[in-house]
Amino acid sequence: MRMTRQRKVLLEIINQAASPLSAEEIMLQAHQQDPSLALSTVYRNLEKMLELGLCQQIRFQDGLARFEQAGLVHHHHLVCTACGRREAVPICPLHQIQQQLEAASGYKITYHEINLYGLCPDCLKKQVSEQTGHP
Amino acid sequence: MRMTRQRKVLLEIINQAASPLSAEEIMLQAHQQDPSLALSTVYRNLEKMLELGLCQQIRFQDGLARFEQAGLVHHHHLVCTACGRREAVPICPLHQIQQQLEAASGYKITYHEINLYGLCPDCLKKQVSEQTGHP
DNA sequence: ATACATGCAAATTGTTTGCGGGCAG
DNA sequence: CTGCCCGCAAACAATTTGCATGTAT
Repeated sequence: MRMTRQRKVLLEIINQAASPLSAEEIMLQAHQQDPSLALSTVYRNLEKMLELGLCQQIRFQDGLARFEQAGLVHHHHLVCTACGRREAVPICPLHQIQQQLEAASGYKITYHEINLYGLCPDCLKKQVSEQTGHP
Repeated sequence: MRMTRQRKVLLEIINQAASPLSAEEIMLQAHQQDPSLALSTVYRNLEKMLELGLCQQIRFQDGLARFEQAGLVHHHHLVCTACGRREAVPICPLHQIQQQLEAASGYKITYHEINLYGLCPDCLKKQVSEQTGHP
């Protein structure tokens, strides 16, 4: 892969990110370093980076494509349904039962994703204080 | 919810379906009974049915919104990456560890989804025979 | 009768593509 | 130099919305 200015910026953003980013979020961050970078460049490079295994694509319930660094420890995602905060969960309960699943279904399973949705600690606190009236 | 002709058709399609259907797939099926039914009607009613808890929305890696009957036994999905076949898996390894996850993350988890991807028995067979040359 | 649903067409949103010029190797 | 890459604009695809009309209650 040819190392263009734009690609360096994109790779850095993805590798620094604490959670998966959408194409638009990536472009906005990139604009701080290179305001002329086009959204189509973001998409084209994300596609290439997916092919090369440099990043991974995820979709939560909103259907937006989000991208994160590849090569991290196997993990899943926790999404706050109130504020949208997303974070990684390093726990996976599937490995232990994957063989059972394959045996039961006849499939050869190559990949899986687990998304958990709920309220993050902050939004949970807010919700409680709204109900009680004690902030 | 007012029981219109179109809604009866839509509900029946969703309740009969063996796997989650996209809006377009639902419309195509519906056209066999009511060729004038509009795609926007499908979307508007799916939205309403989601609010009322009459159906659930799912997204696999292609990002398309798919819909399935609500009120089924808790389950997850297995998707063949070759032919697109989708089926339900009645096994869930999360219930046992959900409390651990909540304790570790501080989230209140309200919902989760697990999608498994791989080759279905048929496509697995085809792939093997292609390699060996023995059909 | 009235409020809510529908069909149609147009608008939005996220993503992809075609093209002429630009830059990394 | 040369082929891949970029920015821009236009094309697409999925979904949403506005509006005039139709229909379940």
